[in-house]
Amino acid sequence: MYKTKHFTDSLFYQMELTAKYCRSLGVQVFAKLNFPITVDEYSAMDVIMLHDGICQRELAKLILKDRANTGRILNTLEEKGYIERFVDTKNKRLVRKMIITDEGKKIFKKASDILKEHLSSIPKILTDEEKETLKNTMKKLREGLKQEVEMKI
Amino acid sequence: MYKTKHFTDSLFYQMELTAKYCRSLGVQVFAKLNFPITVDEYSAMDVIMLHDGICQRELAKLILKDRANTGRILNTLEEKGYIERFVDTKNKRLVRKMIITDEGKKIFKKASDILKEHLSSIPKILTDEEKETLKNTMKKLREGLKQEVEMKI
DNA sequence: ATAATATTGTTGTAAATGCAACACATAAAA
DNA sequence: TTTTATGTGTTGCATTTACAACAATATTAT
Repeated sequence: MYKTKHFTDSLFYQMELTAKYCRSLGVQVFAKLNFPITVDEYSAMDVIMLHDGICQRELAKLILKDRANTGRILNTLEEKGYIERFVDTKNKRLVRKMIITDEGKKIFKKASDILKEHLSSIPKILTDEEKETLKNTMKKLREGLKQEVEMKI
Repeated sequence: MYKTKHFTDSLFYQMELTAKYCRSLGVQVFAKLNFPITVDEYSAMDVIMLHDGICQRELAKLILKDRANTGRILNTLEEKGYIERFVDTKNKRLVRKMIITDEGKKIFKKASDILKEHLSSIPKILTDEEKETLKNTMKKLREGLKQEVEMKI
């Protein structure tokens, strides 16, 4: 039929397949362990803690979700009492910033511990070296793709 | 704050970020070039051509979308006249199989040519060796994760 | 000063996705 | 034979997501 390389052999397509396994694993582990937060909420909290005084749009750019989506995730985190939002200024512009509440820190810590314990029970698939190489190459790919892809965030 | 490694540094999370760039690139290229099909429809056609006489559920397992989703993608491809579906048996069970129509092959070929030309204009981000290593490591990871993740397809 | 532009966040809406429930047919077990 | 389990596909629904439009404010240009 087609002598040329198939699209499904491409790096981009295989990246999508692999990411689906990773995402499914995350969702299933969070559900199985009865976490009070979703993977996305956990990731958002992780990024917020890593970047003190971050505003919503900066957070959106880091988690690669659009502003609407990011705002909604923060709404649920706020409703659950795990973050508090307040208005501040960045470059003389009004922005909404957020902090993790004590309750949020408690939940996050607990989730992290359970997660670590559970993940350690999963047999090692890649060597440390393979993992490092993989992460570095993906980072390089992301840096390059930033020039080509408009992310609209 | 947290001395331990952050979740956002993890392989799984970074895979998700990277896949988002890849997916956005694909969607944007398909839209920009005014293709009559989406990335998902194109991928599905590619897989169908690679696996002659494949049934819907087998296709679903390969593209990692659930049966409902896969059926809907095939509905739109059928409406557009790019595939034809027929009932057959597999292990004495009724299944729906599909073939690409002549019109479908024409569109696919045209899309492939335009795609190839367009992608060649994107500067090379990774070396061939990096790409091969990346694909191989991701494949190894997927094989390992298959044991851990229930995909419900 | 007024108008045009840009940044940040929210709301609305359509599309994509995942999952459970269902229908239907076959295989296996009682 | 009747019952139970399994495999395949569809429908319905709730969630997630992307994208456009909007509001509010600040910056820049005219």
